[in-house]
Amino acid sequence: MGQVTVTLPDGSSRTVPAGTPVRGVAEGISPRLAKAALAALVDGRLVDLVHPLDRDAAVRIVTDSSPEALMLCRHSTAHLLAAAVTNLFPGAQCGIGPATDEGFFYDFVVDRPFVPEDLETIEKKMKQLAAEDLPYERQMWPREQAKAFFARRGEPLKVQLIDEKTEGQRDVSCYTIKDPETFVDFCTGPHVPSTGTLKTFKILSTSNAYWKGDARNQPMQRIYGTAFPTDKELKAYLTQLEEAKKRDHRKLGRELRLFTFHQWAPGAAFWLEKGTTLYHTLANYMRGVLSPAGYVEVKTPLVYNKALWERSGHWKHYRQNMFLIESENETMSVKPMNCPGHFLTYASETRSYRDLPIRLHEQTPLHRNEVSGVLSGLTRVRQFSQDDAHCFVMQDQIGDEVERLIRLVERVYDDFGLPFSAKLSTRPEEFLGEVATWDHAESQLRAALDRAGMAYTLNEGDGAFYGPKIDFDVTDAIGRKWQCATIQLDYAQPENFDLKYIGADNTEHRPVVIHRAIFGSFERFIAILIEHYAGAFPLWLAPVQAIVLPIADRHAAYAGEVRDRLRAAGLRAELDERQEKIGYKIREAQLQKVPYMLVVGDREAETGTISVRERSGGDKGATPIDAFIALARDEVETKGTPAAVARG
RNA sequence: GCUGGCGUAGCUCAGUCGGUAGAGCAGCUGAUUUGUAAUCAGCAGGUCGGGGGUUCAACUCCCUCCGCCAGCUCCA
Repeated sequence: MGQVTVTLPDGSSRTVPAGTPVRGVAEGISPRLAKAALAALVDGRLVDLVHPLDRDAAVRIVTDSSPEALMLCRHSTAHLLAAAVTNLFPGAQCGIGPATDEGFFYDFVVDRPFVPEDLETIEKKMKQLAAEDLPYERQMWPREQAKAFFARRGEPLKVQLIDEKTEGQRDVSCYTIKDPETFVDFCTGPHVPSTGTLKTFKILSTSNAYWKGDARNQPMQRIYGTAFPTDKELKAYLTQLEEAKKRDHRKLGRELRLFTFHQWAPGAAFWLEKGTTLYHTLANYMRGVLSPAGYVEVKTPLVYNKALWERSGHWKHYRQNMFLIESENETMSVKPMNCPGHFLTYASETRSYRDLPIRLHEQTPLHRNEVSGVLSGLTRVRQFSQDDAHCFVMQDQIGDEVERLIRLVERVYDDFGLPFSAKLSTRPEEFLGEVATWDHAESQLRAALDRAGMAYTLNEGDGAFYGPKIDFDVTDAIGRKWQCATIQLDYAQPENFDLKYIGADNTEHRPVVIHRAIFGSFERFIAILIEHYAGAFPLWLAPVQAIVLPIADRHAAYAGEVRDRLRAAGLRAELDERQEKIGYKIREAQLQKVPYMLVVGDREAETGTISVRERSGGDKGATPIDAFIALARDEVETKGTPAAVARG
């Protein structure tokens, strides 16, 4: 046996006998590292600690603090879950059990669905197996022998997986926990060395799934859980789940009286007074952003003859999501999108190259007949409005227009204190048009991103079939990502609708359409904002910006005067003149998350002041009314500091 | 659409073995005139999601439809 040289991350190297397991390298460095070691990266490939080093390689030991630890421990915990389930439910068949972004799951075929008590029992069993510190061991089994073993075990799904995934291989990789009797799974690994390192996991929920995610296949029961390398991370995650629950826009929407739903209008919100105020504030904000950017607002019909949808292709590709209306032997549809209406608008007169870009903005409602099972609060609805616009440009204007758009997106998200990231999606396998056109368009998008100084990730092949696109994800106050803005190039629809402009050469040319939205939909964006701010909207968005709270009846006249002056100054002010103690009124205003509570009593009435109480800062003392108005207007104007407000 | 869970007053929730429903908050009325997160008392409020069935009797058991929640799936 010869020697092999391993190179460590610090650049140093050492020599070990060929065939030494990577654990040996860790032991050679320090006993502490050997103890903390979970797996290793050998030439960039994640392997078990028992992996033998048979040639020179770069080696990095993976521990708790390595980025690879997360997926490693989740996957190993999924095995632990399966071990517990097969142990507790004899006859349970195992499906697949991958690690996910949030944790892990494992699918099982069982006689009856799991109930919450089952999950407790299962988690207890997992803790027990972890406490026993049983070794994970990789075994290479001859393929036929492995299939026979799983068949005997009553695991036909595993047999099927081996068949599909290891065709032509002699041996297949299986992992045992302790021994094949305790638990064995067909799996390429790697895994942590033993169950003892898996202490920080939590079983979360159960749900239905299908074998291979196909509803025609066998129904299975899925168990979700999560796991982290350290307890601190697990606790932080569970706290975040709690926090998300507290911020749930459905709960806050009711408590803050923003909107409601009724079973007779599934998937469509009833916007209450306060919600409507918020909605209009956003709509007008967007108008204020788009108008100076060269957009014009239009209103196009909500209902169109089927012929339009046949022309646009929606009839063929989107019909099952459209609400249909029969009228005088004609089939009509409520619009699910604005695009076709904008194309007809564009084509309503002859356009000159001098007019381009033409930017049509519209906020009218859209309806999409989403299947009932996917509806959810304001984030997945059947009726909504987009901050939609279509930019009609010449080929060589694409880069400029997209750059302007990127800057617009940036400006809008900054106003809400929402960090964001961009991704560029390029030509998919099936696409319309010429490769050269696509390449040209993609390079213009890249150049625009670069000119705007916008970092982005690349989603190769993820573009729409009619053109490449840039999508933007915002990250809310508790770290969740939401896709909102989109910029999509479209070469197909201008053809379908025979859109033209007259060029400088006095001949007809085809414009390019850019579909774009920044909020996405108002409904969804409001849901995101509610959760982002936890209902405590910054002043410029708050449905009620200030509430005047008189101490006693005798202050009612002065309090009314204060409210009227605030309203005259353009502030959304209310008056609480109920016969209640001041503490009661304050409590209510706090719960309604009103930014400013203005207490007025004898002292204030005499001096023409108000006592300002901030939602998050408490009593600020007596202030002249005009001074407060100036302050509040300034805060509205500058949009406050959303980050600070979100903490309040 | 599929699987599972859920649906009781405006809201949050009790309601045992089948004997036609309760609380707190909100609301209304009255008293109280209040100084920075809940004053007191009284009153009213329900086809127990809709429909059908079993039963002497159904919030309770069965069927069915609707809605909501979680997940799957879908997402031009």
